Amino acid sequence: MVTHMKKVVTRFAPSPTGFLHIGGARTALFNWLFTRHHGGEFRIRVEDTDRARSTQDAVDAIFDGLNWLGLEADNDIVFQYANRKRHAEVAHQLLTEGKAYKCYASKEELAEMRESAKAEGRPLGYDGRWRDRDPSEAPEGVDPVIRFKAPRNGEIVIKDHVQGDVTVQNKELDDMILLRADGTPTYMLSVVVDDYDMGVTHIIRGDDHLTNAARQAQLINAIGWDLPEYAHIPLIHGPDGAKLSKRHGALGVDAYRDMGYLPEAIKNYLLRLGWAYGDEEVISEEQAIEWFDLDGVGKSPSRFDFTKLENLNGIYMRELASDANLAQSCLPFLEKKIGRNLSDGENEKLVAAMGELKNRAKNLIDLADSAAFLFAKRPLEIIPKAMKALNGNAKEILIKIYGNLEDVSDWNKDTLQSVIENFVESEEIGFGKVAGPLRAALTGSNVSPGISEVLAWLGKDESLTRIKDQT
RNA sequence: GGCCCCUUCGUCUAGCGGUUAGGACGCGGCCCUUUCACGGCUGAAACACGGGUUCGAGUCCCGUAGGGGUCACCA
Repeated sequence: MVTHMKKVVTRFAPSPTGFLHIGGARTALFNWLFTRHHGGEFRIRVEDTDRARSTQDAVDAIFDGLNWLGLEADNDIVFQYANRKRHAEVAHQLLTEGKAYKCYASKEELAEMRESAKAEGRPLGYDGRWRDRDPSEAPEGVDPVIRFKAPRNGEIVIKDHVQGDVTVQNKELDDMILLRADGTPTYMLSVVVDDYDMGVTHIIRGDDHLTNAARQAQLINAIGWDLPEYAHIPLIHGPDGAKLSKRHGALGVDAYRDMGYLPEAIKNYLLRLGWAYGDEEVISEEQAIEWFDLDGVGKSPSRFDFTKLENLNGIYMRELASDANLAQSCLPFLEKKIGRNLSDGENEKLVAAMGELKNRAKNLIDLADSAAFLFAKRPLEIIPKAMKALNGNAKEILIKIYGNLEDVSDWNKDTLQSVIENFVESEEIGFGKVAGPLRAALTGSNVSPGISEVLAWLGKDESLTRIKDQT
């Protein structure tokens, strides 16, 4: 939909009042993908004009999340508060041009206006009582705010790349505050000025900003600048259809990292939430960049589905990550679980086991759990479900197979497999009769990869002692 | 409450006037099998409702219902 030759510039503009939540991450991703697709520039602007609510911790958390997802800015980060003088200049310019005015309405008056507007079924908001009043009527000792003299008649049309043409009657919008009584700029002003100064061509943001777009467009028209392109993407809802809250998915991306999800999987999941390219589900970054555009974005809000994210994460783990990388990603979780660091040799063992282990895990925590037996201390703790396998004549079987295993000199998966198969045959029992007890003795669990793999990874000495522990 | 937006399987979605309404997750069954997974095959499952327009509507228009967003000296 880009018809001009101007280089595409987008921005992600979080306010540092909390962590980077999943909706913000998706907005950032869409902006990033859009610029990559069009060979443009992705910028980040921290909207920190609210000094009381902005924190350095939040700034750190947001960048931490963005970096983890691989969504870095192409240019300097802009901190909005630093531009406050410039914003105020624009407001004062508007004031001298008669496009803005000083307003002395008190908090009480404002509250009254809202109440009576509500009672009369009119849009809530400021009634413009200082719009044309003579400055000589100003009350003593009251610092005024500067309000924008918004058009009262006609309408404003936002040509949105996602929502289509959205028409808002000007009379629905009140005269918004540009500068607070203390002279600091508000969001509406700052956004407009910064977007212009940063050369932003495309504003891609959540559709909670849709009505803001109308106000901002009025302002931009009054100043005389060109309107940017808009794309307001639908919000992400929780599983119950209500706004995403902390109860379901509105966690910081760091929480997803802690839950053992891969950033690639999260990006893929987020991409497909509200955007589609035919029947494609698993989409690499290269493909995403090639395919992504605004016309693929849906207009309706979508619900966050952990199960699907989990499935996608599983696919990324077993099909798209190398065993070495996977082992590395898994390492912090594993070391936390076993309470110590792995040696180089153990690390090699972990990498070797990845190929089998990853088929059984949907996240890094599961993966670490399933690998823990490799590095567990003897005697193993046997989980209740595995105890069953040690009942009956299991001990006798373990003693017998111990003897056969003891004689194996070439300790590898294939020979071990045939040793067990021969044993099963000569004893005239099912494979499970020996695999079950062995699994319990070797892993402490009733679930594991194939028993010959387990034996091979553990090595001869460790395997034999673990078996002995149970006889 | 005013205004704006949305509505295809439970969920994410494909569809852009003519389809047996497709895919994915999840769910059921079967196969594979030493457990659990993975994998393969297969099944159930949707056009919110009501009017139009049209030879023909999931696709276009208008209502209704439901859902969401927004109305700060927050962003």
